[in-house]
Amino acid sequence: MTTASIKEVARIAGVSIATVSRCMNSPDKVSEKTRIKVQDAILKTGYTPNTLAQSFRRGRTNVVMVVLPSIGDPFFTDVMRGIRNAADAKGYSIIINETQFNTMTADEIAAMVVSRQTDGIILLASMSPFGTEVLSAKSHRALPIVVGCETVAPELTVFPSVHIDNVAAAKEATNYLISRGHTRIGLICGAANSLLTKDREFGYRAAMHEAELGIEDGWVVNGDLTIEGAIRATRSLLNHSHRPTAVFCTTDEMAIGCLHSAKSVGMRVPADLSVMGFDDTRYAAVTDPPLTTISQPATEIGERVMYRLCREIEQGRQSSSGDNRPELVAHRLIVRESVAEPAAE
Amino acid sequence: MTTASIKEVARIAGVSIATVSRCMNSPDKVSEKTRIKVQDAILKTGYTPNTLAQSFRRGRTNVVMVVLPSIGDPFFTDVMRGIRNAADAKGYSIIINETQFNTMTADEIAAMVVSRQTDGIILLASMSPFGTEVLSAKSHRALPIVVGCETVAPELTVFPSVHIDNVAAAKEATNYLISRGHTRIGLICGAANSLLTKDREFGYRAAMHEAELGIEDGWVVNGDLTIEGAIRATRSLLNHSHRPTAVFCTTDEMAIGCLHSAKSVGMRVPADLSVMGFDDTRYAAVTDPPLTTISQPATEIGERVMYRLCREIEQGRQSSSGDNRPELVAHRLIVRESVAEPAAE
DNA sequence: CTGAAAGCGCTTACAG
DNA sequence: CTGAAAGCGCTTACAG
Repeated sequence: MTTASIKEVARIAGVSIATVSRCMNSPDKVSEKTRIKVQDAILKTGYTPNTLAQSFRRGRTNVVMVVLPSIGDPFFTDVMRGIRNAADAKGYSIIINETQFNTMTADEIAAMVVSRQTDGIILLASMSPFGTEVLSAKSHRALPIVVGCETVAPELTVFPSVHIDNVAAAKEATNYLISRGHTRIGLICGAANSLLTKDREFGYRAAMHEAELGIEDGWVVNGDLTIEGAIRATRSLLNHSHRPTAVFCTTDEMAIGCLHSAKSVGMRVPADLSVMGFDDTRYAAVTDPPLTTISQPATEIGERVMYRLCREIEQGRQSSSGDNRPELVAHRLIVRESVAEPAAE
Repeated sequence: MTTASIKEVARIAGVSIATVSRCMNSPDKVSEKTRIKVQDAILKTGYTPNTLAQSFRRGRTNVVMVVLPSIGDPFFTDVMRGIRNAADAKGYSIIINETQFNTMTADEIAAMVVSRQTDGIILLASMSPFGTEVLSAKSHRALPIVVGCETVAPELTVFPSVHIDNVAAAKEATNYLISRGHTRIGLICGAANSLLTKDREFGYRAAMHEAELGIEDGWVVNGDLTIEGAIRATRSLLNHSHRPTAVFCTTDEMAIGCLHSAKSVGMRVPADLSVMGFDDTRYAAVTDPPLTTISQPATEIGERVMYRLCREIEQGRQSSSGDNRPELVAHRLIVRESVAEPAAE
C-alpha cells in the first residue's frame, strides 16, 4: 500500500500512462485486451489515483461548501441530509462552514471558490450582504452559488434559490392563531439581520395587519435562533404589561425554549399560553405538548439545492445564467397540541 | 477577478515566480523592498493562490474527514463544534461522512487517505471492523486516524483515541438508579454492533451484577440511537410482564423518545417511571421533566481529537507512533428531575 | 486504438 | 536575497 503511481501501473501493464488514464476515464476508447491488462495491473498494485493531482489537472475539486448559521439546529441537519444524498449521487464532497453573522464575509466566501478550494457554494445562512466585488464577479463569470432558504437581501436575488414561501407560511401560522381566537400574539424571531426569519416576521406582521390586530412594542423579541435565547425572549414576553396569549416562534428550536420557559414559571401550554413553531423538526412531535408548527420539506430542499448547484457548476462560465427564479417548495401547517383558544379573562 | 496566476503577479512585480511564492510562504527569506513590490502586485491583481495546485505540490489537502453515525444527534453536533474549533485554528477543513453500519467499509475509508482526498480521519462512528489491509497499512506507514468515543473493537485499539470512561460512567448512572431504590432497571441501547454504546451496556450489566440484581430477558432493548427507535423500545419495555421501574437510555436522544413514549401512555415521569439519559445535550435541560443524565464534555472531546489527529498527521510516516493510550476525559452525573424512588407496589 | 509530449500552477533545492 | 529549472501525477489534444 505504498503509493503506487500511474507510472508503476503502466510499467506492469506494459502500456503508456496515457492508456492507463484512459482506462479509468474513458474505457470505451481502449481495446478490451488492453483494458484487462491494465485492470490486472491496477489490482496487483492496489493503485488509487492521486485525487490531488486529478483535481489539479481537471481544475475542479468536487467539493462544495455549505454555509449555515448553526449545524446544531435539527432543521439544518435534515437539509444537510438532503444535500448529502444529492452530493453522494453526483460525486461531490461537502465542506461545512458554520458562520455567525459577519464571522466570514461574503467576499471571503467567494474567495474560496475563486481560489479553487471548492467548486461551488450553498448558502443556508444569513449573512452580511455581498460586496460589490462579488457582484461584479457574478456578472463577469458565473459564481456557482445557490441559496437555500430566504433570499431577502436584494444582493442575493441574483442567485438561484430553493425554499418555501416563508411569508405565506408565516401568515398561515399567524392566521391559524387568529382563527383560534387570539388577538394578542407575540413573535420570537432571529436577530434583526437574520435572513432566515426576516420573511417569517414579515408574514406575521402582514397577517396581524390584515386582521387589524395591533403589535405592541415588546411583542417581537429576538430569540437568537437558540433555546437559551428563546427562554430569555419568552421571559420578556411573559413580563410584558400587556401579555400575549400566543407566541409564534419562527423556528421549532426556539419553540422548545419557549415551551420550557413558560412551563417553568407555572404556565400551562396551551391552556395559559399557545405556542406555535416553524420547521417541524423531529423534536416537534415529542415536545410536551406536541408542537403545532409549519412543516418544511427539509430533505427535499437540501436535495434540490444541491442538484441546482450541480447545474450551475456544470454550466460553468458559459451561459451567464438562465432562469434564476426561486424554486418554491410546499410547506404545510401541522396541527398538534400546543395551540388552543385563549383563556377567558 | 479573472484567475490571475502567479505568473501575472511576477510579471507585474518584475520578479520571478519563485520570489512571489517565497513572499507568501517564507517572507523572511525575501528583502523588504521586494516583498512590498510583490505585495502591491498581489493587491493589484487580486491574486489568490490556486489551492488545488498548492495541495498537489505539497502533497496534502488540509482536509480531514469525520466519520460519524448521525450528524443529527445533538451530541455529535457539539463534538463537531470542538473539532471545527481546532480545525479552524490549525487551518484544516472538515468533510463529514455519515456512515451507517457497513455503508462504507473501513477499507474504503482508508482509501480516502491513501488517495489523498483527506490528510486524516476522525472516527466517531461505530463500523465494521477494519480489514487486514488497513491494519497492514497501519503497520507499514502510519495511517492518520484518531478515534473519538469508544474503541471497543480490538482492531481499533491500535489507533489513538479520546473519550470518557464509558464503562465507569454507565456504572455510575446505573448505580444512581439503584441508590434511589430501583431494582428492576431496563436498558435502551444502540444496535448490537454499535461501538457507541457497547461499553455503556457493559457498565450497566456490571453495575447490576455487582448489586446482585438480575436482568430479565427483554429488559435490554435496541433503540437504534433514534427517537423513533426509543419510542418502540419503551413500548416493548412497558409491555414486559415484569416491567422495569427505571430505564437507562444510553443516549439523551433516545431518552427523549422514552420520555415521550412513557407519557403518551399516561405514565408520569418520574413518579411511575424513572428515566436516565446519557450525553447531556442541550435538550436535556428542557425536556419535561428535565433529564437526569451523564454529561460528556463533547466540545472538549472534539477539540482534543482534532489536535491529536494533527499530531498524527505531522508526525507522518516517520515515528510509527508513540503513545497510543486513550486520552480519557471526565464525565459527570447531572441530577435533574427524571429519576425518583420507585412507586410502592 | 495507442504513445509521446505538453502543461495544469505551484514549491523548493540548487546555484549564484 | 534571487532566478532558472525540475518536478509533483495526472489528462488530453495531437499524431500516427
